Amino acid sequence: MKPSRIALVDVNNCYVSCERLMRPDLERVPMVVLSNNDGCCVARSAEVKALGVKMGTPWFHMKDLAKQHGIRAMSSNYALYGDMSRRFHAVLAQWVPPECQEIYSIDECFLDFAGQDRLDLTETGQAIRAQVKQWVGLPVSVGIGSTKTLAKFANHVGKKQPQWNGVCDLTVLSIPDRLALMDQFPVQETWGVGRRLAEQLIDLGIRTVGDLARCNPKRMRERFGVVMERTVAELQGVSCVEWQTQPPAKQQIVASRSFGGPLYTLDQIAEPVRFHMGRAAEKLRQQGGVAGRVGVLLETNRFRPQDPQYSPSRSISLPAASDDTAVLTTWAVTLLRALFKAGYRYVKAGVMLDDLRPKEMSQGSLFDSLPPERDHRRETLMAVLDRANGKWGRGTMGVGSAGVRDQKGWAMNRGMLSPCYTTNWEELRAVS
DNA sequence: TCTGGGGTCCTAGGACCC
DNA sequence: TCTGGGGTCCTAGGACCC
Repeated sequence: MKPSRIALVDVNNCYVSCERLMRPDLERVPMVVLSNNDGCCVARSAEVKALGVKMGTPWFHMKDLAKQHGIRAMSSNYALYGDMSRRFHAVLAQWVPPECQEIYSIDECFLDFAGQDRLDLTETGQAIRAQVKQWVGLPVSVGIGSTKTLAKFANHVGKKQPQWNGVCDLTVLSIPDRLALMDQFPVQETWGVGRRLAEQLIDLGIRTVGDLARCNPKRMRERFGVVMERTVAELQGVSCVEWQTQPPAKQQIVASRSFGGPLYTLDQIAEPVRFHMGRAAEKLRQQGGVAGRVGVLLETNRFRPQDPQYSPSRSISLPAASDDTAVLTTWAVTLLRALFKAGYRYVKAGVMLDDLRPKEMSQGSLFDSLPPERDHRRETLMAVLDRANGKWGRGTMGVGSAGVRDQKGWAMNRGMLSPCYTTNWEELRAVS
């Protein structure tokens, strides 16, 4: 059997690159894109990375640095990034048959070149870079390896070491050369090795990606479990991570968000909880599912140790699985009442839907008064709700007070939002 | 004053059953 | 005083990812 060749293509500094696409004047300006609520940096331009700013740095921590270096910050504009992502994946779809493309995330895509043995993948990688740049306008890097974990590593190498010019193909290297390259990178660069595992590995003297690749997978399983065994095997070229052409149906839906500012009362918090359940239930209906379990969570500010801390969560199995916003919201508010305690400074609330299953398979409760055929009037109502919110924006229609009143006190801060250039006619880029 | 949000998988431990 | 063993299911928590 021929060894497989898998490419990982990803967009460099994705959100920053998307913003610059519409604002060429920001091309060399050091800039970051902020998380929801303008909280912390989730994307950094090369200039900002060079200043040593880490992923996840709170924006208010780097205000001085920003002033000093003229760092520009933008709120995240997911409508824009989602649209650009769709175009990026569409271009890549031209390079392999559909079953050989795996859309891994908003800015990453695996391509399986199995069966295209005569292709020089370094050349192909360069052609892909040029095409995405020309057709979509985004800069990408390409890594090629015989497993997904190796492709991920190769991609990282292609980005970090300029001599690769954005494309690194590990499959053309000898094993000693490959290990030597791996020895140049800290073990934490391995896909699946985070901060915690890295600490433990370093304690054992496993410091580089190469060190990890030389380990015995079975032995690593005894110490760290099956995930680590697979990671080591993948680094050795033994494929262990499944290929997923179709995104699997979600097993859990979460909708949560920090408030614009702290909230103190049950009534105040009930509003965002209803709103979040509106969003969660909409996602649930989009995947044609019903939820058998509803959960609610609350959080105080863990970064303020001087505050009394209380971050409870609770969930409950429903008597009958449902996709009905009103039903799910009633349960969520019931849970919220059970959870809420006065005297805390709450900064975040969220809802969870679990035990998801396809609607066709759902069974009514034994004690349900409704006949087994579904309640079509409720379904029509939910469809109207989804259409209205899809057309006029989230929060147009909701259950109870969700989205009806203005979102005073809990709406997100997005003070530096760019226009929705590509998804809203009102906000098209003007060229003068 | 201001620190994201949405996911997955695995494991350990308790409840429960025979 | 001495109090089984094994399987399954569920849940919470920890680790990771983008």
